Amino acid sequence: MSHTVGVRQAQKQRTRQALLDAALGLLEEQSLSSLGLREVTRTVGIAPTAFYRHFRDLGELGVALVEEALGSLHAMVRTVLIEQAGVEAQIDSAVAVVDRHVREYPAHVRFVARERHGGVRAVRQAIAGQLDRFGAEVAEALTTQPTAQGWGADDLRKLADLFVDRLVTTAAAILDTEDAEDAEAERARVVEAARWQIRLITIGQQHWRGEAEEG
Amino acid sequence: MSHTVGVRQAQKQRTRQALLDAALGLLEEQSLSSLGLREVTRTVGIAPTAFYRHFRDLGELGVALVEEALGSLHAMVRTVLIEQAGVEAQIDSAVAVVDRHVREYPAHVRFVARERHGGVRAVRQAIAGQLDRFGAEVAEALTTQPTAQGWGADDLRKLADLFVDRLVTTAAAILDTEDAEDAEAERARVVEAARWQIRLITIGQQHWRGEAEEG
DNA sequence: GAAGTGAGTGAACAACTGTCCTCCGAATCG
DNA sequence: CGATTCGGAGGACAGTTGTTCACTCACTTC
Repeated sequence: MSHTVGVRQAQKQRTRQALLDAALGLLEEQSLSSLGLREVTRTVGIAPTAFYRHFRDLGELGVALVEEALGSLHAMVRTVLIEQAGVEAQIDSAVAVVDRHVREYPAHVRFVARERHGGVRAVRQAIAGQLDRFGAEVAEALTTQPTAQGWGADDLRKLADLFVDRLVTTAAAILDTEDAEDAEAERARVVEAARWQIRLITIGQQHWRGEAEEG
Repeated sequence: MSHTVGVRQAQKQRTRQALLDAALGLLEEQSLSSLGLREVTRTVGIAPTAFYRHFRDLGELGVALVEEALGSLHAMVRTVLIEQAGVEAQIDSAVAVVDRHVREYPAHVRFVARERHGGVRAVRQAIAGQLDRFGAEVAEALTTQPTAQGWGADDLRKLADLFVDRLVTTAAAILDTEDAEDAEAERARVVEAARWQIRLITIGQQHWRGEAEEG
């Protein structure tokens, strides 16, 4: 057991990761359906044919990128919603998580925003699946909230989707601020607007039952 | 004045429109940055070089498509918000407008959703500009509402952006239902969810001041 | 009715694409 | 230690791409 069981397999995963990184970099200024296989292998520094040892085509690479971009976020979102006590604290830290994630992995976020409705079906479906999971997880987290007692599962899911959509849109909006004149100020404005909007949604949530009973 | 002042100019605009239509069709299954100039001219049936008589490049064509897809919508949104009396009626008809527009011009909607965060900067900016206009128009329409009296312009704009984002997301979600098993049922579900969510936002709006004064 | 304009043509260009095939050589296995 | 697996190299293939240039010829203008 002294040898790290697989010098070969380790090297394979290293070039696989290099392919993913190179693709992600190139995708900052174009979309997946226009990305070339040779373009990717060229920046990695390997022969074009070597690509096929790792992915069937660029769509498969795209799906792997989706997993890399969104897969690790599930645990984070879950802990945020559970650990924080109080609605206000939850909103702040949820928005903060999004803000931080965009700052740390801007290329991943840009990729997801771009390919969510992009030209490659398999990638679209992968992203849709991940966002669907987010919706379900948030909905489940909401069931433990005191403000959501007595709510039906359907309504909780719609509310959760509203939150998730708001956060995704916020992430994309934060990215767009990079083009602005005073980027950091614009970014702060977007983040503050997101907090305000989510707060308003929670207020709607708190008064929902009363309104429903009146109608 | 018997001759329609410009047989030549009329023909030019006809092929220009043919280029836009052909591009829109091809863009149903790919994104703009992967669309080929020759691909477009081939489906129109003209020589590749004739393209340059109408657009400098495909980016310029994309910007024209944005105008075609979103430009006509401003008047419609405005009349919906003014003519309808009562919040509930406004929500219903706003969602109905979106639903109808997606049904009538699915390719245009798909194009906007795809290129909103797509790989061509000029097109992204054109879409962002149009959505910004929508936000401003909805905000202005809200100022005449009784429920918005006493609200600051900033808050009204954030609220308006929340509505606009919700409608844009809904349009994209409706498009995605085309892949579902029972497309029409899924579509109805998405539309109903949108109505529910917007209703919840308006409830938040109605109780906002009370909450703000408490804090 | 002659001169001029300009949308569309067609050939040619170098550069690029994805995929096939054969081969190499180092890590793995028995 | 010999046999085998397999990540990667390299050549070759037929297609495609955007852009150039000189051109035609129906329409417009004077």
